[in-house]
Amino acid sequence: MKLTEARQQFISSWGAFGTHWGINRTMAQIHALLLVSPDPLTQDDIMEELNISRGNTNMNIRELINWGLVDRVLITGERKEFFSAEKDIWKVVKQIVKERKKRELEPMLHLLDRLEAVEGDKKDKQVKTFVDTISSIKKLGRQADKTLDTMIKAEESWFVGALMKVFK
Amino acid sequence: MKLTEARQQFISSWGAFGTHWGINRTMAQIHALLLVSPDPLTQDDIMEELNISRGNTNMNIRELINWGLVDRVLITGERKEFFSAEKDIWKVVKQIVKERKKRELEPMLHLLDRLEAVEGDKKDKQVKTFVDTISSIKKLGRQADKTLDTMIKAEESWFVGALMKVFK
DNA sequence: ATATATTTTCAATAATTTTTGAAATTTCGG
DNA sequence: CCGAAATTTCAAAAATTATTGAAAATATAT
Repeated sequence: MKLTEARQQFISSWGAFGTHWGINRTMAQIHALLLVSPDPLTQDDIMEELNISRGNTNMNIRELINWGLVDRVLITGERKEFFSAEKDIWKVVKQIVKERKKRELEPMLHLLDRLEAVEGDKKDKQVKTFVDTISSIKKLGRQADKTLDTMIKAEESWFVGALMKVFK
Repeated sequence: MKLTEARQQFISSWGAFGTHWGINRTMAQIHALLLVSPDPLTQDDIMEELNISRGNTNMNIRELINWGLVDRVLITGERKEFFSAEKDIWKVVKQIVKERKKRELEPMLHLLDRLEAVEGDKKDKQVKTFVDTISSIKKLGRQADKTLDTMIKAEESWFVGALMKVFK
């Protein structure tokens, strides 16, 4: 397979992959493109390569910057802004985990705290099932939260090293 | 907070939560409803409670069954089918991980295998960056795959037990 | 076997999300 | 400060995804 074709396949699959994880196609594609680009790119480079409009490109680059996955890069002598993606995939994963934890897991845990305090007789089957469900989700959620904190602080070896030894 | 309100909030938040993870709102809501229902429900119960059409209800129940999160339950003396959700949240999480691994992670790893074999001179900066990116994603992906296998086999204590001791 | 209840399908419609592109704003060299 | 280049915004349009509802298929009781 030729490089051009391989790059295209990667970008397009990364985009499709993203849509299964609540990330929009274009954002994932821009990320993929920057991942396989040795040097920083401008907005125009990205527009041209992915065939998308200026507005779309701009919005999604900004979103990637918000997620901490892409950086603005200043190149001396150039007026335009350049963008580059973090290439260390373990850092990328940690950054995504960190953001999703903050944006989704933590708010969900706060909601569950409030819901667990529902009024009503625990002998009522409806109430009991509700409270039990909420508590068990909360319990697992808190465990996940702690585990992810550990992961965020860990080295890449977390995945392959100590953990495996514990179980096998 | 009253039970009715708390249930509604849970169902609606679970639905919103789902949309951030590539799961459609209704499917997540049906799942939430079944999680907090002490007894199995019929399609009609679900339609009424969530105010959704018969077709929509049917499709999403079937999808939940495909994911292994909901079971058909036969109740003697009843003509209609009843549905109930697995209440053990750890089992639910493991089931979701198992399915997503199969549906998404594994196909992605196969794609990366093919892409890594791109033609071209490794001294070319473009080729080098591409191959390096693909290999490092693949490496991490394989580690994740193994770790998730371990998790799928593990008891709930996996999260809170041995793992924590390794790092703290 | 027939009638009736129940489930499933799927084309049409609705809702939501994404994308465009042109106008407004900002940046920066001279 | 001026003017051109670059960036950002956002209402309208397009694309995608979800939902409806009625018809078809299936299952069950009598």
